[in-house]
Amino acid sequence: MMKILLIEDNINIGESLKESLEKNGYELIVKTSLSLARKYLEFTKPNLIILDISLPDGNGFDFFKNVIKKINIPTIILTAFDSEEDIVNGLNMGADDYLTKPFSIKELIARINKILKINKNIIKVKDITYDFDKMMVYKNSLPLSLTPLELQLLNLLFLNLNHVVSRSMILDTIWNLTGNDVDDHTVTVYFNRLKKKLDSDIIKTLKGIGYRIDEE
Amino acid sequence: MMKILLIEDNINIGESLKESLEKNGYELIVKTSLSLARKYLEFTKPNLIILDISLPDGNGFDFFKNVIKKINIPTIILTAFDSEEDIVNGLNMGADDYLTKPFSIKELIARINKILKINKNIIKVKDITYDFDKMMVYKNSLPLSLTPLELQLLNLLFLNLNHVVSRSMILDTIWNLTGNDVDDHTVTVYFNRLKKKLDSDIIKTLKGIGYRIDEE
DNA sequence: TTTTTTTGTAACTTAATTGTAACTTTAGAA
DNA sequence: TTCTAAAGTTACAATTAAGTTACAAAAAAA
Repeated sequence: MMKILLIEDNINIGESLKESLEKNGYELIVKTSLSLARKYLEFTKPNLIILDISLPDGNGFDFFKNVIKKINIPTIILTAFDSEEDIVNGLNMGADDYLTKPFSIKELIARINKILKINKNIIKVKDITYDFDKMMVYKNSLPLSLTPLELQLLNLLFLNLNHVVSRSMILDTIWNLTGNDVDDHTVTVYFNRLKKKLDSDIIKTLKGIGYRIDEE
Repeated sequence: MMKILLIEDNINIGESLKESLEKNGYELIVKTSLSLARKYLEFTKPNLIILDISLPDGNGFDFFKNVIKKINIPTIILTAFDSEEDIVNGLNMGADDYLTKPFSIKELIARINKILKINKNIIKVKDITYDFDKMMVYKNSLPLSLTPLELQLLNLLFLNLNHVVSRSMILDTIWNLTGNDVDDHTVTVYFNRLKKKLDSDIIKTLKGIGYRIDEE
């Protein structure tokens, strides 16, 4: 069962949400302060967090930045802070959604459903499909057999979709080598093996800079 | 460059959005009716659609279900229909977000960014677009091919937007050379190659001082 | 063990990038 | 206006980065 953690000091909201969410198949845990929430998060990982901003022992924005971001749990900010600045700030911080009070429970549930369904663990670029969970690569739906290192390389590129990955970054993360005093020719050879196996031009070389895969 | 299609018959909204979105590195195409939008979508695939609901030739919800869902393009519904039922309906249909009018442009952009997973690392000056993530330069949305050094130079200029970059600064950061005892003529040659490739007057020469790119 | 696969290195090829030199133009000072 | 230093332009040879191929060492599988 999907667990949702509500961090909110207004007990009424907790009460009414609990019932509605449970009807929709969710389990709701309510914590009325940041310290209680922090304690809870030490030994449990909910699937989603609904976070109020003004709480008795601190500010929700800070909590989001310092605690939630690090454990990487989808979060909806739910607050009376309805200024444009707060909303934009919350969204740009990385919150998955931002709802202002008073709010519609049905809308909240619709937005929760949307976030929890967006578990986009499969990426398709041209004829290549990459499955993050399974660490599998398909070309036109047929599985490709890559060596462990090739897979790691490809994974790194897909994790950095639309971003250039430099050779030094690659050497650092895949080979745990630093600096440029290492034979980075190995990288070249690997990329060419990978490119040959994929037989697709999704990997772009940026001479002197690195490699990149672009979303379509 | 990311293309956003706005389907909206109120021309004022289109006008004001166009400017703000372009500042954020997006290209906005406006269609004032569903039939025009359908025609456009026949041969172009935008990265995102912003959809109004009440349109001269039909209902946006239907259009979303029958047309957009099939071609699978992220969509934000932007409408005056602010009833709980409409919002929930829109979200449950599969819209990626639902904003009600009147709306904040900044919030809309934050929500667009979130959907397109972009952290605004794109700068546009005149017809030149610079993408920090991809390390790519576009002229009128078409990619330009620059050499590594040319790219580094341009990067330096964009990092110092509105500020002069002196030749000694350039020699120092790009060539790792200090002082002025080096042949700084190389810099001149590079800037001219760069200027020629950009074929745009965004790079300003300040004789005896350096070079500069200005924001518009 | 043997066999197969994976990995790292080396040597070579190719194409693009880079630095320099020689010459021309321009902007601003006198 | 002329003069001069700075910047623009062009061309070319040297250099370099990436692509390619081949192969032996190391690791994993049979």
